[in-house]
Amino acid sequence: MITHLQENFSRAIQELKQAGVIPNELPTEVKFDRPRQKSHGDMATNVALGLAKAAKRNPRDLAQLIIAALPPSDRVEKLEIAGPGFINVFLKPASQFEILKTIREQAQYYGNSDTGQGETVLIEFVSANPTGPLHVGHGRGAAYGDALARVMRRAGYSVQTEYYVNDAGRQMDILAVSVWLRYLELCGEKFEFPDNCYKGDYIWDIAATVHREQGDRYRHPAKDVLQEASSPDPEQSLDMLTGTLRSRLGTDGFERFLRTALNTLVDDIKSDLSEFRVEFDRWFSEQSLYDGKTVEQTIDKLRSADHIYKKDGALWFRASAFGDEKDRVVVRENGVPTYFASDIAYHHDKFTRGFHKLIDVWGADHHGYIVRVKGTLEALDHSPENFIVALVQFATLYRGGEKVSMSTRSGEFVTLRELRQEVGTDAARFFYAQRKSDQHLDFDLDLAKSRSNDNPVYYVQYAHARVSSVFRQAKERNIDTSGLDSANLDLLVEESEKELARVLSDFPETVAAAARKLEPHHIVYYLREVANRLHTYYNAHNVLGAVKDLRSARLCLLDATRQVVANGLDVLGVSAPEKM
RNA sequence: GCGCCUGUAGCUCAGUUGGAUAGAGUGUUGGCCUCCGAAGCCAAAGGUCACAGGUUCAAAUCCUGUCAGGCGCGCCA
Repeated sequence: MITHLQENFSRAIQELKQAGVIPNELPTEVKFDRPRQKSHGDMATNVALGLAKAAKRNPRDLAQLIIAALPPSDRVEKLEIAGPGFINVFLKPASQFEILKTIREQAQYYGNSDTGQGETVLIEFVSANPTGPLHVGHGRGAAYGDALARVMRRAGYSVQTEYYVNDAGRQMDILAVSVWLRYLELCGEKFEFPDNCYKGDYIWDIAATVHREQGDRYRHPAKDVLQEASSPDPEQSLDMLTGTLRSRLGTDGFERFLRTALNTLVDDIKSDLSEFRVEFDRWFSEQSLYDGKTVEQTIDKLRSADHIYKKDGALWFRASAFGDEKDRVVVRENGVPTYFASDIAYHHDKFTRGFHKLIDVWGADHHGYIVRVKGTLEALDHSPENFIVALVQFATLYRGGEKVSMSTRSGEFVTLRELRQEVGTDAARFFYAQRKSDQHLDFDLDLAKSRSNDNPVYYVQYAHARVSSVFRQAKERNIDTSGLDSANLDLLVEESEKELARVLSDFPETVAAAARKLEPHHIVYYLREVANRLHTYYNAHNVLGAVKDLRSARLCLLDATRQVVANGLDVLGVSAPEKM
């Protein structure tokens, strides 16, 4: 409908250009929006206001000329010039319900469009270090990233999703050491567990696995071990502990602890996300960038282009040449690459795989890192504007009106799994999706798990269940619902029917806009409106009790509504129940 | 100190990238089931869009400044 109007208005403007009324260099695109007030018609445009100055005419006169130049349309009832020069369009009733047939034809594909024109996009999200279970902060990133992928796919982008597994570097060493120390405790060694090791209970579980399979094979006197690695600097002593682990157990022993921990944790994260209805196309290993020499080659490439230099024994990237505050270390004095090094290689690799656009979903606390990475991409001759970072703020949980305190360091955080178990996947995903991702989110646990009318998740799901129920009722009453395609939609004359159909016709546009802006939260607000229109209508008018032809038309409307609600919930990864 | 983000109804937040009388949920008040699902609907009340300037036919939206809050400024990730 909108495109129909846009085409007609563009033609009118073309014509006025040829007539010399409007200068040629001005755009011919016409934007329509939905007026808040019914008296302003079904659609409205401000083109005349925008072009008036350049055309040296007053807006209302120009609007008049545009209307006069408009090709005839059988869908338009009348046109009005209003206010300072808006053109309000009133549509013929019949054309407003055409959409119902389209929806029922396209079914689960209704809302899809070719806005993205097949552009290849790689969305990387969550990517939490495999050093422990996911917490509620990661949950938000997961909900956002997945909804973004879904909405962009519907909008015609060619999307792939990826989880970057940080399975290399010092964090992994610390993980292996942590498991080994817990293992020693299981063997009966007594000592004080270091503060800077991972202390979560899951470390015990992993240690127990090794102990069960290998017995005391890797046992060494704790006293000797800790003495070997004693240093006034706890961080340094941790690194020394890594050295001890390697030298005493050999590469095989070290690998056993590391692999067991890594596999256990990655598997745990995978199943956690899967139960959260988040699936990735690929799990990308950081270590593979080292094994395949990608890190080395990428750094060499930067070095040969003089973007990297040596200072104080370390290798530095000239980030300041790309707008960063200072240059950044890529390889440490001790020869160990920083996280930044593999990140450069990773993003370079993403572009060389052929993706046109990269979207990274990061925690908002990493925003200082963006300029740096963008800089390396520019240095590697990629377009930095095709690298987009979507920042996700952390969520604060509330229970009983009180903030739930969380601290990653002490291991006292609420895990995503706990959240799912407490409120359920539907509520969790819906609540996460409700807010713009770069805004703080107050997550009210009591509200999310309440099975009451306060809960916004149920409000939308209820609309779906309610319509489903009508069709169940129809079946019980032996009402034939197979011929709805030929229903006479002219019988739909109620204002609330018109409004419901109109909202339904907005869905593709809403999806496209959400995808363009990387803001899936618009779907939540849209669904609330659809649900509200449905409930309002349903409350005021009887469907199954109406006479046959009217009943068919109304069932057609309800079925289309159900479809749109289901499609919208699908974008958010929330189920559309037939019964509640 | 510098950089990024935010300030909209009592509370939690939307606001289609500059449009017409700023919206929703929740809370408060009052109505609506003899009838397809009341987990619903309707109505009322609630606002100096932080503040002050500027840009123009038009500003919650854009530019400048002030105030307030959050985050970041490692050879951590």
